[in-house]
Amino acid sequence: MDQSARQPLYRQVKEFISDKIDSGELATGMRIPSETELVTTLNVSRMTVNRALRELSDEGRIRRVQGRGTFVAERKPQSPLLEIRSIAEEIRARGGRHSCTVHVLQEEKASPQLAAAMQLAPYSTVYYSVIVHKDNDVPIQVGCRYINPAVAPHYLEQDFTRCTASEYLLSVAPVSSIEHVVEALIPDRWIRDLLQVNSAEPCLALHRKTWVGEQVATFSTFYYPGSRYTLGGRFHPSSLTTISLT
Amino acid sequence: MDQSARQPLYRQVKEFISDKIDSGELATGMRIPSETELVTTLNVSRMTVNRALRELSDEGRIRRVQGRGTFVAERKPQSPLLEIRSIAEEIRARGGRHSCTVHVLQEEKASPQLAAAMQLAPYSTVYYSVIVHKDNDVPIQVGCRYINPAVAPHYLEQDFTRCTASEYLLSVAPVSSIEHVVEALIPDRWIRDLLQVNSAEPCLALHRKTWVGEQVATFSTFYYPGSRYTLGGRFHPSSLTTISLT
DNA sequence: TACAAGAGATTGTATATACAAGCACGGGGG
DNA sequence: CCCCCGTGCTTGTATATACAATCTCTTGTA
Repeated sequence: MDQSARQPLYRQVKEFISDKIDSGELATGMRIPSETELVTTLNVSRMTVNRALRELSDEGRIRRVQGRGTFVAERKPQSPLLEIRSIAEEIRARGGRHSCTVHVLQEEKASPQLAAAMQLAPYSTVYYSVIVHKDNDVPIQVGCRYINPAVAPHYLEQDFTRCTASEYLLSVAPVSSIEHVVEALIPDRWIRDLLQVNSAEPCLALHRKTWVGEQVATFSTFYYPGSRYTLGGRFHPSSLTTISLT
Repeated sequence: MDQSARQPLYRQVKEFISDKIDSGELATGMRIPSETELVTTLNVSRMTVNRALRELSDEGRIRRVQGRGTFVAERKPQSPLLEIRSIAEEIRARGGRHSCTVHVLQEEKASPQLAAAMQLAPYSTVYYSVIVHKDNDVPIQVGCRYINPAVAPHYLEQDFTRCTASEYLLSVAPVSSIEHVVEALIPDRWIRDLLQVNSAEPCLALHRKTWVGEQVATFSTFYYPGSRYTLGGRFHPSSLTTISLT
């Protein structure tokens, strides 16, 4: 590595690894040389290699496992299109009077489609709950959540009157990865009734899937009344490094 | 700082600063004690403080200026709900045959609403273009973009046959911040014709506003046919530190 | 007054070192 | 055969140190 270059060393190391992944020399799942090996081949200190690998890991290019090594991440570096936080938090931030009600809390057999999405055997048992959020008595969000019993065996026994379902899930198991998909649609009749929208009013549906390790922990869909709610936010320059414009 | 705690030291330092910002003790724009000061008060090494501050900076909570100091970031730590990359990139990643056509490229007077959104005087001159993306001849996205002439005075003279409008804008001015809002709606007739959807089919509309400094540079809306396209992606654990579940 | 040079403070990067924590594997004892 | 434990490798964290780069402010000089 060239100490006198314009680029900092840790960045050069990042590019060195990144290029090898892009070129296919390091294929998906393959093991990347250990930090100590990189230290000798690249002739930089371990802390520099460590920082480079840590940032690549943060960016999702590689996966690091303490005690085993560093590997090229399974998924190709696909663009994360959406990053979504708690809708309840957002509402509170806007100063609304927020309430939330649990309408269903039960056990169910997973349909083949749902089972496939959750990587379970068809007709496996899953937990199911429907939660409605309101802002000043105006429905804002209807959430339908399926939970893998293996991850949260005592989910149904919890008291969610204070709407701490997600905090509970977080406390039970650390989420390792998450998927968000947004679509526009006309929801089913009973969802429309809960949202108080008519059948001509398009709604946003946000599907969220969470993983704990390699296991799908939850599969949820959140519906938003198109006439009353949108999803969005403004970003800081630091976030922009990963954004390219269309 | 408690060396024997469950949390790593750099995380404790992050929380220490973060809490002070949340509580208001460190108000927006205020100067945060320098690294060396924090070293003595918290009794940790400078590298630890450095890592904590660097990560807080990456997360947009603080702003660091070499030679001057560290300051609480201007915008409050509002949740970025959405992070969206190039749709064209996404299509290419899926291996589709991608084409894009510019349908309109002209100068226009901004309506009062648009002018307000772009922080311009009513009926100011803006540049306007409509771009349609297709995947194997199936319309995927219709983009309507308004450009502030002060930012890109030669926008209309560019050759966008290869669909490098966004690259051009990026080359002209560095985007300092960006806003994304997603909603579900039934688009106008001419948009529906371009997207080849009927009037009963809900579509996704993604509104994007970009800033260059304190100036609004572009205001765009992208439409997606609900029946053929969704927005989404899967995330890595590192992103999850800023995500709370609903 | 205007401008240049320099000192001091602050953040950015790089290194060497050390220990902790987690995983894999093999050897020994039951 | 199975289980426990130790050994070695790997990543995670923490420290002390050093120098570079950048900004501010003061001081000196024309």
